[in-house]
Amino acid sequence: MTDISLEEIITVQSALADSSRVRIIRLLLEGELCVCELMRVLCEPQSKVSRHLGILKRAGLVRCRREGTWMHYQIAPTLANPWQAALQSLSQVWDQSAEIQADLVRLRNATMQDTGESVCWR
Amino acid sequence: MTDISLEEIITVQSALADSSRVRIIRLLLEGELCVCELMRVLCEPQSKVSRHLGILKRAGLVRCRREGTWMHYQIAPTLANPWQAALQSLSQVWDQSAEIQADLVRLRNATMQDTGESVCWR
DNA sequence: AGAATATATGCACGATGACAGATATATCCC
DNA sequence: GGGATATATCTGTCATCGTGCATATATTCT
Repeated sequence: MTDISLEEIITVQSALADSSRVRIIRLLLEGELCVCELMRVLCEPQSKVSRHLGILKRAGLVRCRREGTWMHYQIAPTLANPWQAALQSLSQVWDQSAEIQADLVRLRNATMQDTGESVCWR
Repeated sequence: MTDISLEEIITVQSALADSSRVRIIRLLLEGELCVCELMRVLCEPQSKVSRHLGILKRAGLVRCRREGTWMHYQIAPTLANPWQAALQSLSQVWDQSAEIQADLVRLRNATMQDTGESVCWR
């Protein structure tokens, strides 16, 4: 019953205390994405996206899978149930923000039928 | 529908990215408490408790009420519904930690019938 | 007014965190 | 092997954060 340390909890919650990382997690709740897709939707430079993904991974929130040169990220399927539920609850809050909604729109446009340069690029 | 800024969200989630503040929030989920009660249950010095309460207050998570020299804190009743739900979900995670459970035990001992020095003191 | 209690805040310092830009690593294709 | 693409990491810099200690503020009581 008492199997998680407060320190681990804070590691996860610190990972959720940054806007780039919240945006990433929210997008990954829609499904698996690779780094370059995240870059395009977030309109953020590669090193920034990759670094934040590393933090999320070390916190145990996401896992990655290599496919050729692409690295695909998803919400960790092994994530404990209470955390999954907490992410769902938090996403109810996040979805009330215009920035998050804009990301979701860009994501849908980008995945609809890859219209080339339909999403911003940096 | 899109009425919260991502910045506000991060302010709240940053407030939840510290162990002292998570412990405080968890205790306040049990009901209103004053600073000296928190000090005793957390076994933390006054300035530390007070400073963290200030951060939680500025984030909008708690509100306070003066009663004589005592300052009583509680989870902000005006807190938006999605946040209330998120706190409930998160507390499901928190409660799996031994540190949080120990706090809850000290809280119940302290409020049972004020047995004087039953809780630690620093 | 003065003493005692409860709480908040200013200051200094060490630790951590986010960032841009450059560079390193990994994979694929020729 | 070499070139191209995708991703990760290193480096230095600047800002923010958590903390202890001292001090300030607020309230009550005498």
